Amino acid sequence: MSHTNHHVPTIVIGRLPLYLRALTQLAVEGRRVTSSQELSEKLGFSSAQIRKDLSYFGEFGKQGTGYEIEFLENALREILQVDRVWNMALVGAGDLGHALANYDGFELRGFRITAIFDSAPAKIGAMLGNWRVLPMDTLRETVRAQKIYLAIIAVPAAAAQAVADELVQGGVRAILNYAPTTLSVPPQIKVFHIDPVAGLQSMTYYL
Amino acid sequence: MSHTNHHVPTIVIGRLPLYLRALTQLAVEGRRVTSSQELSEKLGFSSAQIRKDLSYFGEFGKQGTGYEIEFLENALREILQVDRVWNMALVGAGDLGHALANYDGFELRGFRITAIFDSAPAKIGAMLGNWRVLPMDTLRETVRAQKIYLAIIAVPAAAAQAVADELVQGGVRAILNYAPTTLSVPPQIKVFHIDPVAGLQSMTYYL
DNA sequence: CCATGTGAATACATTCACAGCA
DNA sequence: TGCTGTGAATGTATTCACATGG
Repeated sequence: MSHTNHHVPTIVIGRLPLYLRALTQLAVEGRRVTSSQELSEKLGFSSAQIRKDLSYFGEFGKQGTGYEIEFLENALREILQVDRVWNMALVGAGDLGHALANYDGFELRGFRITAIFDSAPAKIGAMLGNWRVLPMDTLRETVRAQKIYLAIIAVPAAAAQAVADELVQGGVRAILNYAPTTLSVPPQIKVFHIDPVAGLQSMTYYL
Repeated sequence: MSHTNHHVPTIVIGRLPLYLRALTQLAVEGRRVTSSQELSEKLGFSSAQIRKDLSYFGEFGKQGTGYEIEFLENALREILQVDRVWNMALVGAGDLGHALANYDGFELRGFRITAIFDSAPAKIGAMLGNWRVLPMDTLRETVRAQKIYLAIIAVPAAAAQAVADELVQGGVRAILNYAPTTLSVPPQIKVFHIDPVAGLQSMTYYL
């Protein structure tokens, strides 16, 4: 039975990449089969939750046996649409931008930076990895021309909203936001926010 | 009435830093008073949720008026224990480690890196910001001697678990983990995980 | 009036527990 | 037997809606 037309809670979607990550790790270790129990121990979710999450999308396991790792990996890649490589724009060529541009963990998991922008004259024209840093005022046209639908914002908080507006104008549909500020975007645009300090602050509460 | 002895859901704790961030932003803009309605629009949570979250800790607002920004800011800083500055160890002096060591957004929000470690002989002894990169085998003693309770892991996934084990041995009680792997730590140790690729993958699902 | 603080109602998420099948 | 997939039961979180008091 196909389940793919039911509405899937966003919280479930948020866990799928973690399942995928764990499966890839197991595959690299040469494993062929796993179980909801094993994934549970590796990830810290209950085995029932893992089974239920997967059941939104189909029946991937074999009773009495478990899940064939490579098969489930491929299924999750397809569900998450990372059975391809997405081009991304990176905005901000500071320290963080450098780290992101040099990060080799994107490619294997479905992503690739193919355009880098900054507003500082000193940085424009410099090479960052394989790419030349482009001026901000070419952003909108470039992402539109290159059909880039994903972008990373790695600029100071004060500049982030203007960058987001430009990205949206250029046709970008999802933004990974490293600036410590909430972005205001149209409802169809996805934003995933990374704020390490917020993470730290939610931990110091418990210390 | 004091509410601080009730159990507060972790999901609520996770939102407090975002409230604090928004309040600080308003304060910088020179604002003195705000409302759950205004914060709702800035942050994208419902106003009822914001009021309910805050009500776990006390009564901070004035009926008919709203919240005095500086007062609520200070209250949240105290609740989150960021009315002080926490020293942190940074493990990993690669590109990401550099970006973190140079990031000026920690200090104002309650954090400061005061010790940096790496295992690569080529990096040990080099200066990173104000600090000399120390060898991994001094980690445990150093964090213990300096009473460091927070650490950032910025090493490759394959090395992360061993680093976490050392940190825990040294007395670290909360870890900000940038390595794309789940860490196994004793239950009293807090871990906040940052995986940008997982964030991207949960967005491509919707594209 | 206006906006908070909060019980009650609703909506959502997780876990239980077991039928079903390799 | 062993482990999945899943309704039913439980547990959490969010929203509603209004009494309260500046």
